[in-house]
Amino acid sequence: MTDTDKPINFIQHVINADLEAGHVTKVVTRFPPEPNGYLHIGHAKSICVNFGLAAENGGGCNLRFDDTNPEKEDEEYVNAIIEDVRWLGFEWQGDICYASNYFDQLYTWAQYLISEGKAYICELNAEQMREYRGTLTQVGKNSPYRDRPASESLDLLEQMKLGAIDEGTMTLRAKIDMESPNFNMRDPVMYRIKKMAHQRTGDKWNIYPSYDFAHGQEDAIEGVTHSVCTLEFAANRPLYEWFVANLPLPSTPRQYEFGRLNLNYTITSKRKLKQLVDEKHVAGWDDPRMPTISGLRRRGVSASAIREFCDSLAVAKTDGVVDMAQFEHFIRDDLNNNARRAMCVMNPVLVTLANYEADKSESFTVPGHPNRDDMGERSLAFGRQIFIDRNDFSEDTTLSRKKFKRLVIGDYVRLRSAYIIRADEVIRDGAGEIIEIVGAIVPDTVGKDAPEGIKARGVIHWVSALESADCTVKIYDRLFNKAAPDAGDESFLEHINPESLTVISGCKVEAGLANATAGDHYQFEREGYFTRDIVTDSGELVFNCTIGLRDNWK
RNA sequence: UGGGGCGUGGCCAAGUGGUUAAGGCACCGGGUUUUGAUCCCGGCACCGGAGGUUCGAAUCCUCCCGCCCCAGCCA
Repeated sequence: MTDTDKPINFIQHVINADLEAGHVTKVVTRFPPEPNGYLHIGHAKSICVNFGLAAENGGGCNLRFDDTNPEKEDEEYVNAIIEDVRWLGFEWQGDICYASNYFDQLYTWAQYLISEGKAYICELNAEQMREYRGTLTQVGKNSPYRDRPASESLDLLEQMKLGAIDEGTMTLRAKIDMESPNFNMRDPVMYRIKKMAHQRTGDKWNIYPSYDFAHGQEDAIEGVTHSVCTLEFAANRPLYEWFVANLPLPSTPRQYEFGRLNLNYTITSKRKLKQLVDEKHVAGWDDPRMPTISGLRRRGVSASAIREFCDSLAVAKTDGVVDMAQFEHFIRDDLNNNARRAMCVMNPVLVTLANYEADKSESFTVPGHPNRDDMGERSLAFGRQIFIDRNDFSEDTTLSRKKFKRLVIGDYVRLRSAYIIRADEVIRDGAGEIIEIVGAIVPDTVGKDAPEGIKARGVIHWVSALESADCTVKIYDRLFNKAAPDAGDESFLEHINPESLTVISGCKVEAGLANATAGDHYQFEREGYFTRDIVTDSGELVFNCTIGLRDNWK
């Protein structure tokens, strides 16, 4: 993959200028998720941008958990996020960072701002604070507690910390400007009381810093030079800069915002994804239909496909909706190059080749991949009885060769990597259902062209009846049947596709895949890309369809 | 409505006064092919609108229109 002529984005332009001017010598970025859910495809873009910017400039990227709100956070999420970032192929600089590691420092800085007359303890409750904040057209008004003595605020803050004050009755606020046209500057809350244990600091704190009071300082402590986030934080930037300017920080980070990734036919809101899990609309965060990293992984999407897709996205300030087809292109492109080929008959019907001796069997050696010698070879068992897909057979002899390139009664078709065969008759059960096709091979056609006068209509896949493994295949369709499930008046739940999962049992896969490893990628020829699902206690052989092959015909 | 941000083909986008207006996805033709896949070739825009500045504008100015974000003690 060469990206030599890939245009450079606006953040790289800024970095280039900073490097040139000597403002920074080493570029440091960070990926700062709150551990309140699993990572999804939207985060993947952010991860690629942040780690990518650091790597391309010889710098480093931190993985930092923004765990400032114990109410929503959980260690399960921390572990899942670490696993996902690693799986995506990224390595962070140094140890994993946590906002909670800086709680003491943050507290000291809060005291500093109070003593500087730039912060105060406010006793307005949530509702009153909203009233005092003003509206889009009206400026806010000062809190009656705004000018209380610093010593009093200092004492009250200490009591809040110790747990002596009731939740919701007091907050620490920055004293900025209640008349600012930017709401974030109207004396924002720096600390709120939450008498709740934190997954990492335990019962030590009864107050927790807000995002705004924590983020820039976290960046500064870690020496982050370019704090890259998504567009919705643009309005927080002035506040970010205010804290950076008014606190004695060890470095001066700068914030830049780019457009987050939106994909059609899916949602990328942790809250809603969590709802899908909690309300059991899907089997879990790693359900193969989920746009989560873990879901995509279980679905069979490779990390490199996700990376290539993210790299194809622009880092810009427009907020568009990327077509799912673009993601699918990169999924297929990667799998086409890297997935071993195999054959799986999903809707099997028995074919008996009457002119093939009953006791005879052969083994054909075929490439693991059509143009990748490094993928070696595999062997296919062949015998008198094989399975082909019911959809690859028709009794309608009027079907044109162009329209139906498969097996038709009385006509020839090529078995992929094997003989050309002919269908002669069908055997039905009591209900009239075809249970067997009787035909014949055309001798000496393995690896050779058809003899004069015989023309195969096409090539179909097959599997030996004697030597094949039974398996179950799960086919997935989009989780939502509306391009923008989030838009409109109805809930996104109204647009869940009731047919997003199809389970097909009784499939026959070539014997070599009986012990496939979960996570290995295969192309089932003429069908699509598949991966073995997480192996359960029953050990059942289940393949998840990652994505079908393209088909433009008909 | 106050503030911030954005508008280039169906979608994502390069472009920073002089280009035949990159590229990818999608789509439409055609070729190769023991996967109706892959691969290969070809096709596919006057830049939200209206004025203006200029020899020359997607790029500069003015006005207008549209979309997104901000009124959590969420991040």
